[in-house]
Order: sequence, then structure tokens, then C-alpha cells
Amino acid sequence: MGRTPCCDKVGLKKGPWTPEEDQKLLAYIEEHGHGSWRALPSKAGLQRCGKSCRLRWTNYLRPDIKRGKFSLQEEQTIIQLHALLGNRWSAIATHLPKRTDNEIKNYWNTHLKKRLAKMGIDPVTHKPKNDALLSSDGQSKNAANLSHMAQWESARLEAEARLVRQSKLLSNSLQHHQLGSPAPEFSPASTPVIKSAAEPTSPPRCLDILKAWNSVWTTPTDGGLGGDSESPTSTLSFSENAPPISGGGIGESSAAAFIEFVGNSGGMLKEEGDEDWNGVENSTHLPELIKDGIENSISFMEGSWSPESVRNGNNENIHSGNFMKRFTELLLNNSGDHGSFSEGGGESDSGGGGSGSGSGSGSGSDYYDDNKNYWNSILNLVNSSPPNSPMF
DNA sequence: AACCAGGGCAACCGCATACAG
DNA sequence: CCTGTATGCGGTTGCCCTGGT
Repeated sequence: MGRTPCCDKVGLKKGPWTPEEDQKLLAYIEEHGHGSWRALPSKAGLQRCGKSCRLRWTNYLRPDIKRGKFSLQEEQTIIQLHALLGNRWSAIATHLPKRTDNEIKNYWNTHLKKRLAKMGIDPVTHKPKNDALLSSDGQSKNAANLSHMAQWESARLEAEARLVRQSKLLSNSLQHHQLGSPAPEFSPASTPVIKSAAEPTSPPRCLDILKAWNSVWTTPTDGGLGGDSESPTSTLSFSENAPPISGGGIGESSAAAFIEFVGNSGGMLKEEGDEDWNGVENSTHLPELIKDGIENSISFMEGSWSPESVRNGNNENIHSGNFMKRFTELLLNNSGDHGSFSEGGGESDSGGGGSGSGSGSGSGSDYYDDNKNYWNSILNLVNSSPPNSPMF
């Protein structure tokens, strides 16, 4: 209603940014913070609308952006979160620090969506297009479960967003009072210019849902990955509280390690140019408010989605887990882009050749074995890494 | 070497939501 | 409470690059 479109003003430049413009924007924000995006362009001497500046900053110039190839874990995280949250890219992006929502969205649209479609999986519903796999009653309950989780997660994300805003305001006013210099209107999420250089970026939020998820779908049904599963509390623990992972086979501790490894973005495979992931996960940097929220949600997850309940015969949950397990494994195995496995800084090298067998779809047992090998190689990698390795 | 097609990605557009007056 | 404004978010577009012919 009566809003003036900011980019319709005459004289404002559109299209690709030049290095000079980037430099101006960067210099201005480093010195003053962005403050009001609307007012920024004129102050910074840019012939752009504020919106364009904001986009350029958040999607490209921000110093805490990780660029380049998505790791396997990032792909998996995106897929699982998309199944949960749909096209809520900003929510998904909160689980992938250093990745922007735009980048994730583009990656989904150009890579993952096509890959899913190719495999006969509907990228929207995340179900096989021929409904054979999902026709049973259990699967419809699974869908309901997923939907329930998604609803809950959505609501929680919104609540957390509010908390973040509140703490943001609080910290802004504190900064304002504490710093002698004029306090730029920094928000921890969007303008980490100065802060990011000195301290880790905000940790990924809401990873508990992934942890819970993984704790379900890694619960062994075939004696494969896990052996006897861990208690829900231990699998849901944050990495800082997790017991040290000793070397060895794919046992109990490995299952927990795997969960930490996959569920926590901080444990993603380190790639070239991927520094400081370890700092990101350190929840001691979490604002207490968010911490509380996560802990509360863990309690929630423990109540409704614990592997305990799965083991106790609650097949709805375990089926859901299996669905996603099957789904993710299928995806990973069918990936035409096996470079994600093998090119990413030699991740597969240490795993005894688990990943190389991407012979397409093959038989079910083949791909299952292949993926077991693949995950084993990952677990070996995890287990062989020193506890304070940059990977974690 | 030139042309073409397709893919990938940065940026734009417009709607939704939050917030201030 | 209402209205106008700023910002965030998701969908879409268009340009550039690369590979194939």
C-alpha cells in the first residue's frame, strides 16, 4: 500500500557490481556498520538502492561467507532440512553457517533438485514419485510425523528468531554504552564485520533437530552402522559435552560420533578454504537465550523422537528414520556428482575406498553396502582425527 | 575458430512481516 | 489501533561461462 519501490528511482544503478562499488560498500560498512540500508548508498557514495547494497553485502561481501563446493554433509543437511522445512531457505541457512540462503537456494535449484528428480524422487514432497515405497500405512504416519516435526520446527525457528532479535537489541544497546566510539547498528547475524574478525561467528542454531533425526535414522536396523544404540541423551549431547571419541571400529562411540559429525555443522568435512568451523560450533558462545531454546527443544525431541521410543517398538518413528535414511542414501549413492565424495580434499582417501563404488542405482543391497562403506570411511576419518582437529 | 545450448550464479522483484510514529 | 516505512525472504530473471558441435 503506497510503498515506494526503492529501485525505481532514476539514476540508481542496477546489475552486476563493480569492484569499485564493492570496495566502497565494504569500506563503508567496515567503518560505520550498515546502519540503515536505506541511507547507506548515499553515505557510501553508491548509486545503488539500499536493498541492492544489503543483498550484495549479505550474499557476497560478508567476510564470514564460505564459498565454493558444498560438502557432502552440507548437501545432506540441506536435503534433510528441505524435507522438513520446505523452501525456507533462511531457516535452512541457519544450520549452515557461512552459507547464504541465496547460495543454498541456488544450489538446491541447480543441483539437488535435479538430482532428486532424476532419481524419481519428488523434490517437493521428498517422496518417490512411484509411491510403491511409501504406500503402507506406516509411511503415511511417517509423513504425518514429518509434517508434525516441520510445524514444530517452524514455530520454534520463529520463536528463536524473536529471541535473537531481542538479544540483538540488548547487545546493541550494550555495545552502544560500552564502546566509546559510535556504535554501528550491528546485528550479529547480518553484520559481523568487526566481530567476525575477533571472535567466532554465531553458532548454528537448531541443530538438535538434525541430531535427533540422525539419532533415529542411524539407529541400526540391520546391525550395520551402530551396534547397540546410545541412549538418547548421549546422542543428543552437544559436542562440547560429548565424550572423546576413541579410535576403533563402528561401535557405540562411533555411532555417537557419526551423529555429532553429521548433525553438527561444526563437524562438516573440512574443505580447502574452510577454516574455523570448529569455532562455530562452540556453544559457549551461544547467547544464553538461544541455548535455553535449544535445550528446551532437546527435551522436546527426547520426549517425542527418542531412539528409546523407537527401540521400544514405536515403529512410526523408526520408519520415518528409515525413510530418510533410504532416501538420503539413495541420493548420495545416485549422485552423479561423486566429486563431492572424492574430490573434497581427499576425504575418501583415509576411508579405505568406501566411496568409490558409485555404480549408479544398482540393486538395493549394493547401494546399501556401498553406503555402509562410505559411512564407515567417514567414521574412520572421524575417529582418526584428533579431538581438537580443525574438523571438529 | 565460430557458433550454439545449457548450466550456474548473482542480482532483481515483489510480497510478507516487523516496527515505529 | 491504524498507517507508512524498513527489512527479510523466496521466486524469478538474465547474464556469463563452459562444453559440445
